Amino acid sequence: MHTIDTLALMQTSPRRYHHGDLRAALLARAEETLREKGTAALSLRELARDLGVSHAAPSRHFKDKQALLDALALVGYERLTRVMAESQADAGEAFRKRLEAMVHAYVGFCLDNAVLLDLMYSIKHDPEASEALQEATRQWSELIEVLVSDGQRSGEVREGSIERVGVPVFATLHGYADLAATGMLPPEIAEHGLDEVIAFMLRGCAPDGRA
Amino acid sequence: MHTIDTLALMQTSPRRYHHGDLRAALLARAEETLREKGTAALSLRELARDLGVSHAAPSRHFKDKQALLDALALVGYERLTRVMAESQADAGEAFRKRLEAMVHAYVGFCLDNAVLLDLMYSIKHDPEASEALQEATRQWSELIEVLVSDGQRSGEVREGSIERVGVPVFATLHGYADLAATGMLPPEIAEHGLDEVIAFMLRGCAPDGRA
DNA sequence: CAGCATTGTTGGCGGCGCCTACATTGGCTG
DNA sequence: CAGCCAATGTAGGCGCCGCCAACAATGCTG
Repeated sequence: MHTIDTLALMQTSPRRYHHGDLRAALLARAEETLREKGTAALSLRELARDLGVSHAAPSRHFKDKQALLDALALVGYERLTRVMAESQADAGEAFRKRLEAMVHAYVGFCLDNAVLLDLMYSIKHDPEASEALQEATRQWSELIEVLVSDGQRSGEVREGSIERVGVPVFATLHGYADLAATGMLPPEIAEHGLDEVIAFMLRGCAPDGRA
Repeated sequence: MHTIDTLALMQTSPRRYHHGDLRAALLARAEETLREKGTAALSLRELARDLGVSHAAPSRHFKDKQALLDALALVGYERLTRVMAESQADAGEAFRKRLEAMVHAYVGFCLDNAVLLDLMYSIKHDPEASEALQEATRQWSELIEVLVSDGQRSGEVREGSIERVGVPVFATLHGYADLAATGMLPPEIAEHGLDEVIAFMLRGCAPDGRA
């Protein structure tokens, strides 16, 4: 992953024929634009102008606009997976704590990356999605599966297949994050309501007689 | 709402200078295109060609493309509210039955109108959304509030404010519908998993000691 | 250092959204 | 019922866009 260094280099060296790392620069600038003005307003030509290259230069790195959006979605999945994995790393053992950590990580990511998330979700179910993208989504869904099945092993979560137990949990998590990210839930309620949502999920997946 | 009659008329009368009901025809055709090729592929000029009018004719009815999308979203909200209201009309009294009916109605709508739903959600939180649109979303969220507070009155749902009880329920509902609609949940799992999700929600909002 | 794949440039094509000026229509009013 | 006017549709043009093909600079590799 190329980062600050690359960007600084780009800006200080005014005009080489070859840019250095145009691909990374395109992705970085595209994400900025996405945040500022939304997906619809993203234009390859404008991107090229911003970076001081010709209007056809981006095509050397992304065969068309969709390819750039796919690459952005992939970045998003990698970032999301990292954030969620980190949340589990230092959350202890208790299912409740781990669930809390994951919910906060996921909701936080969705709030910080709302537009990117749109991209990620609108692309993933395409059957011809790239291999890397499929792998990224797999790694990520696996984190939830591990959380749930660990909870089952320790008796904190009711028995049942992942489809039966994990799906409702993830649906709740995803639904809440989406409501918050799209602004359907006013921000002040969204922040305050997280604990209640976690309690709701815990009741929903607790073993019988242990509500 | 103008419907089949209008459309038939449009097709049989080949070329009047005035179309008759271009606005309704635009909305109808736009929704078709949306279903077939997605939001990004919707073009006012193509729409006009399809309907046999000049490329600038649509501007008489929608000041710009966004206005047409807004109108489509409004149609979507009206349709969703109707479907959900109908589900409550003949669902009996029991909270469980009413919740089941509403979940099926909502998920069914999302599966049938996935693209429209995208529009609806991407527009609603715009602070300058039209009055009609705001009213439409209000009517619809009210249906959920009524369901929950009725359940509280009859003792089937735990006490607490709508934010505390209704939001988790709605988040689960919405999340599941979204996962199913975007294809993240394979269709066969999506169909089969509904009952489990409903049970999850019932556990989540049951009064204490009544899981 | 010669050759070649990579990367960037220039120019052009058709389509788009939106604007302005103009044409036709049908309903309202005197 | 005549004439006028607002509503509706048309014609053309502007500047953007994505994509393509032909050409130019670069730097890696034998």
